[in-house]
Amino acid sequence: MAKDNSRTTMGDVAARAGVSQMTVSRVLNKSGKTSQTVRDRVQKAASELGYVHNRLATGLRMRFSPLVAVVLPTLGNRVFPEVLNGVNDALSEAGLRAVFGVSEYDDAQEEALVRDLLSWQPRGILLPGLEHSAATRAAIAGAVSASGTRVVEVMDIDGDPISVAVGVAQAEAGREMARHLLARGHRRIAYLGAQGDRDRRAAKRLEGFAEALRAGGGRLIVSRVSEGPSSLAEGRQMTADLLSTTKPHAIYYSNDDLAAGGLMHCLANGIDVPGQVALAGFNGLDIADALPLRLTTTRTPRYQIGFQAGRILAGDDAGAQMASVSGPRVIDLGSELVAGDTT
Amino acid sequence: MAKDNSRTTMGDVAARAGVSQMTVSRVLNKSGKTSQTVRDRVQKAASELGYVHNRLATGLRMRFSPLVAVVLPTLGNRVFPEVLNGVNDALSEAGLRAVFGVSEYDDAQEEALVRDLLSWQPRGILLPGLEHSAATRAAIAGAVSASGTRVVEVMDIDGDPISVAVGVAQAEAGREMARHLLARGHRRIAYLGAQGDRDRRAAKRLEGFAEALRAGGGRLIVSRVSEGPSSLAEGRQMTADLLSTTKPHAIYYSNDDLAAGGLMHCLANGIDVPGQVALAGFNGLDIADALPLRLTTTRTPRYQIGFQAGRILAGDDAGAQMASVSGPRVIDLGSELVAGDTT
DNA sequence: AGAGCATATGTTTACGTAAACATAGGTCAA
DNA sequence: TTGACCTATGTTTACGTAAACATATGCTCT
Repeated sequence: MAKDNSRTTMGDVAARAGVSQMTVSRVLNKSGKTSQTVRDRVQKAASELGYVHNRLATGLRMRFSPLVAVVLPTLGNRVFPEVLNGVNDALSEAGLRAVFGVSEYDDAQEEALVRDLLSWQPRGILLPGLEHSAATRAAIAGAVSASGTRVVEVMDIDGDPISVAVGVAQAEAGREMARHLLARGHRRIAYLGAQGDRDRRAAKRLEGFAEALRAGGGRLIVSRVSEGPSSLAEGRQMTADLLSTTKPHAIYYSNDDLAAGGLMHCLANGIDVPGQVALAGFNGLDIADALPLRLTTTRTPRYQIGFQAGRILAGDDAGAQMASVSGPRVIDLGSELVAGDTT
Repeated sequence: MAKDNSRTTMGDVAARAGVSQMTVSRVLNKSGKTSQTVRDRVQKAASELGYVHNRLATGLRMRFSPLVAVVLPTLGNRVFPEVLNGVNDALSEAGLRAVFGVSEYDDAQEEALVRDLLSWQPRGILLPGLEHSAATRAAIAGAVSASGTRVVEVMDIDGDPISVAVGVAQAEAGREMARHLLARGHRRIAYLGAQGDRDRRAAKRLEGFAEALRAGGGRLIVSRVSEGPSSLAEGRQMTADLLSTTKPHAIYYSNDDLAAGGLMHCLANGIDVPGQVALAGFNGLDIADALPLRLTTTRTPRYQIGFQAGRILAGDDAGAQMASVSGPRVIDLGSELVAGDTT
């Protein structure tokens, strides 16, 4: 069992093994030269005492902790747990850990969060999107110049990254979907989104979408964005409201949750899809494929975005080297329009 | 901007403000007495230098870090991000942060993960479920006796917690669903699950379910559990396979993802639900409510479980006091059977 | 056999912070 | 006027680790 009260240190292990603390450090970190005899004795003493490495001390002694800061806009959307999963897998491979926080799509909260996370002296920080307040940028710039903190921005590549951006082209995804809907003969189109004007990536998609729509002779007849988070229920409700007053040829949703909710409304109310109204989402969640009608959507490599970002943050990625040498860098992981049964 | 190269410390701030490092500490932590003059000078110097508090040093100096370890079985299931969200909110209120890891429903991985997370000297650790390997228990016991680490196990309350368990009664939820299906006249019932035999909570539900089913004159005619993670697609596939050879009156799924997938199969293939086959899930995900037919399921308070666990781990919860005084303690947050349109 | 050197281990120190203890200067009562 | 007592600040130290430097032991080569 463990010691009476205070935690077991390398010193305790050293005493029991009859060596110096430094030798214990060498054995446990497999650094430097140690003899087999000493190694065995130290290992034995360590396990007998239930020694637990203290990473706080290591992190303090070394120039940075094996922590990476991860800022997420929300956990309420399937997308970000998937990104987080990718990040976590990449970090785990490198023996690092994530400390994360949620900004709720709010710049002020993001700012406070970034400051807080930086106090853990993370080796790197991951941020959603390319838009951040001046104060956030300043805080990050400070960490970068003081400790060489790595910075990766994920999801969006439409803009200037602080250092490296990993994601997909948002406006182009919107344009692509507009062209698809036009090709299917839809002209009068409605847009439904969520998170107010705080979801900048959705805004960029809409911008590209509207532009290509006009260019192709279509028209965005309505655009409604709810304030709250997106969900199936919200999508269903918004769709019901919309269709009660308007008859668009198609509805473009800011994501698959909303779109799937819209499809549910149509299925439950005998509205023919895509005959009476076509539906298109974004993200390519697995729900899009499992619905009675396969949802037309844009598939994004969320896990891969997280994983790649994690690799760069961990520093064992060639891309990271290049980034530091050649300045801001963009990694486009590509999205793919999946034409389903709903358009 | 920040200093040339090494990070700014309290000493640097102190030098610029013309006071001692300790005074800076007192001002920034609002501890001890300081004069308004000095406070202002220190604040000014700190912000001019872009000083960032070093929590690694604080954590080392104090007896534990403001970190809490969180073990999740997976991020691939809606349920756990929701729990994590609750934990994170509770911890944020208390100025704490979560370091998390994913065990993939695997005891050996959980063990390694727990060891790793404990090296951050967390104030507390959160674990999924009540079943853990002997080595995991030993590692935790060591941390508890050495540093008074708090331990909270979540989701399940059917068993003996290490210290505090926050969750719902799994077996009883299974029994309740069996009674519901029997009351609706279903007798020959199939069970479909995922994650092999590693999801212990699902196993407990099935046990209670089977028991109450027998007691009420029903019969569990098939029980199939896939090895991989649960998903809509998997549920759809498993349901298709099952119905191609068997005609149960009802299918009980280990969770709503699978159940929703099953419902999709039925909707897409014109199978009358619940006429030809009834479907029931577990968790009460929002998808259950948004489908064309509302899915019968058992609603669980996932965010609340996380939040409550977070409060206890943060230590600002009366329940935590009681727990330490009166030994193991169980907090039942209650589940609720929601009869939908599918049974 | 002695110089030279590799190998294994020990000693000192610093990382940044905050508790514990120390002290200068002022206030106030008798 | 003196000393007892605050109040605001400074000094020392320890938290647990690992880099840098120091040393002892034995081995190789001529």
